[in-house]
Amino acid sequence: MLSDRRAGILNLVVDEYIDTAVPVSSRALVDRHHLEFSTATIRNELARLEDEGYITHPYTSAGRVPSNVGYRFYVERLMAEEPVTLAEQRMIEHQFHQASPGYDDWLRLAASILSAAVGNVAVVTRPQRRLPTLRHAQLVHLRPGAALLVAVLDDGSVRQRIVGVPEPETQDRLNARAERLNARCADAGAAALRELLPEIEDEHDRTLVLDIAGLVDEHDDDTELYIAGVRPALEQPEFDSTERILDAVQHLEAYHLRGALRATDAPDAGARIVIGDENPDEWLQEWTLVVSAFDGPEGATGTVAVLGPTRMRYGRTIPRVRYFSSLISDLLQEVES
Amino acid sequence: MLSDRRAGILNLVVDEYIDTAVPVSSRALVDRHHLEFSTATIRNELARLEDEGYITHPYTSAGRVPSNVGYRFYVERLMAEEPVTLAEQRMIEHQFHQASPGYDDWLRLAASILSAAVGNVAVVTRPQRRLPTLRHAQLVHLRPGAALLVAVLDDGSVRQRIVGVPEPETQDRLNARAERLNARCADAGAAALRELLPEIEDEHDRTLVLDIAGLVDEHDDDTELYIAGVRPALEQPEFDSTERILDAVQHLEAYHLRGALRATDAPDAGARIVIGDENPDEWLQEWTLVVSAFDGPEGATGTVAVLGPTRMRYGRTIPRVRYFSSLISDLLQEVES
DNA sequence: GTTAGCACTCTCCCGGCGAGAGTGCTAATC
DNA sequence: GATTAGCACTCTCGCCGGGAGAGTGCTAAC
Repeated sequence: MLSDRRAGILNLVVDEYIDTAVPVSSRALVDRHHLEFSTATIRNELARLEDEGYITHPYTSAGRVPSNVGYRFYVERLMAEEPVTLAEQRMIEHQFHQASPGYDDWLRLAASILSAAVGNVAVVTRPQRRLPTLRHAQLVHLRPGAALLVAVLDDGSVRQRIVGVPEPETQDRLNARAERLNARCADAGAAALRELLPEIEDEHDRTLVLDIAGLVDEHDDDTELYIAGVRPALEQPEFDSTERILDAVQHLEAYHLRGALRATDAPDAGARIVIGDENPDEWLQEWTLVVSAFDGPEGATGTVAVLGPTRMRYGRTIPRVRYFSSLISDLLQEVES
Repeated sequence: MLSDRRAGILNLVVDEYIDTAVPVSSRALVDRHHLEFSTATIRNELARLEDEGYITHPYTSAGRVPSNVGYRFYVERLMAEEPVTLAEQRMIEHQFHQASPGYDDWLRLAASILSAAVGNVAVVTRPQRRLPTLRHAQLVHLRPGAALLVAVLDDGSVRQRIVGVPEPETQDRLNARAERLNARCADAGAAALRELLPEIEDEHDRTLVLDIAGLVDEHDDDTELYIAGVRPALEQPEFDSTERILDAVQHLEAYHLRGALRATDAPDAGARIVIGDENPDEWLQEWTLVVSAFDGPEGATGTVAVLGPTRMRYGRTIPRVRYFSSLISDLLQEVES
């Protein structure tokens, strides 16, 4: 069990280490926080904290570094949150209202402002429904024999694919065909669309429905991602060797991040924090992920996340991720009404 | 004037340096290529090549390194091209035909295969017309008062935007409105659309036309980019310090690459090579860009490019960029017909 | 329970030094 | 006149040693 005093010391250790990135010594604690105990006493307590698994030693006689367990405890019990001040909120909102108002631009902007606010990588996903349904399909004539199939899904996303059509279709006939399909397929998910197939006599309609189902599905593992702040994250002292940087660069690509976010289900209010080896992904073992979900139109949900080394300013990052999550929800609400 | 012998030596120096990344010495040249002259003679020639500006010295007694002028001469006169063998072609085409056939997937795949073939960053842009025109607009009901405006352009790209519509519009009425707009606006570019404005009486139609014009325009500076191979490029010995890597990472983002590609007009057949300080962009001073254009549908054009340190395997890279450029043209042709 | 004191450990930085790789020049050779 | 051998000179790079400094852990005293 962690005595109050030891908890307090742990708090100081974590704060200090987050701040300086240097293993923290008993001396530093006593001096910088005017503790009423001697370094020897602190050393004893540090030794016990180490026994209990909250901190470690990089080598025999260096200062202490928080372990993942230590960070976890810190985040749950100790950390002082640094709330988003009103001034900061105003500044952020100002930036949004100055930019061109547009769904995608806003999300991109959100990633960039958030990353600047926390000094780490920020990721925002375009909101989407878990199982989207078709809202509207359209065929656009490209050239004899080929048309562009455009599917608008109920979460507001749009996907397209080039499809073959019977030779002499004109735009008018394509429109008619699309209307026929819409009457049948509107509001259907990918599964429902596939079940529809046997009922359709017209062979071309059948292939088209299959194509539409494909678009509705495909959407799922191709979420758009807005990433910002790779550089500031990689400038932190944990990335001192070129290999570390290269590994990080390689993994901070859309593909990997999508996987990491998918593996975490973000809570709607508040934020989920995944520290180091709590993370399933191999490459994230030394990273912390702070995720929160936000609401898009039509019950679709997106996620905001911050990604950084386990030594991260939790007290600053977490409130800001929460704030952005609700800010984006609000903004998207505005667009709709 | 460059004597034949000196040109030959320059060729060897560049080959050797590209291969080893180590400043090349007179000894290395004589030994590795069984030259019939002594190192002293070679040293004399190297000194003259240096006087003429083709090579330099990192410091007093190190081997020689090609200058930008040297690379330029090498590319234009000396370099032995390493053609894409039939076996290689077959392998590449195989990879394409195995993948799911789709415009975007193919471009993504092309970037990734090309980058693997040349060991540097590969960039492929989605083809677009310089001045695209509207092919078809569609309004999709989202909720009372809001609809999604979807514009299909003549280069096959699709853009959307959420727009306000008069309160009680149903999908049927939206369709009618869209038809009305299509009748008027089809095949018009952004400028033509704006000229149309005064003729339109209905106020909502007018805002919509303005929105459409916005979509047609916006498209221009937001080209989709497929980037691959950042890691292999950054593994090369020129990126030994962390700052160099960070600088490179920062610049190898879509935004900067778009700028770099825009600044270069790629020739339709063949490839343009921009070496080091021939490049207008500050950050590209130590990079070489090999670009080629390819044809998309409807007279749209895209670009394939390879980006790497000036010490790049030109003889290998250039033919491959050319090959991919024509390969992609062919593939996109196939999709259409 | 707290603390002073001390031995011990480990890192980090600096300077020096020698080996090695190359060049540039000069004088001899073909 | 071109080529070459020879040699002095320069600069880098890796290695080693050693000392300063920062911390700890332990013991014994308060």
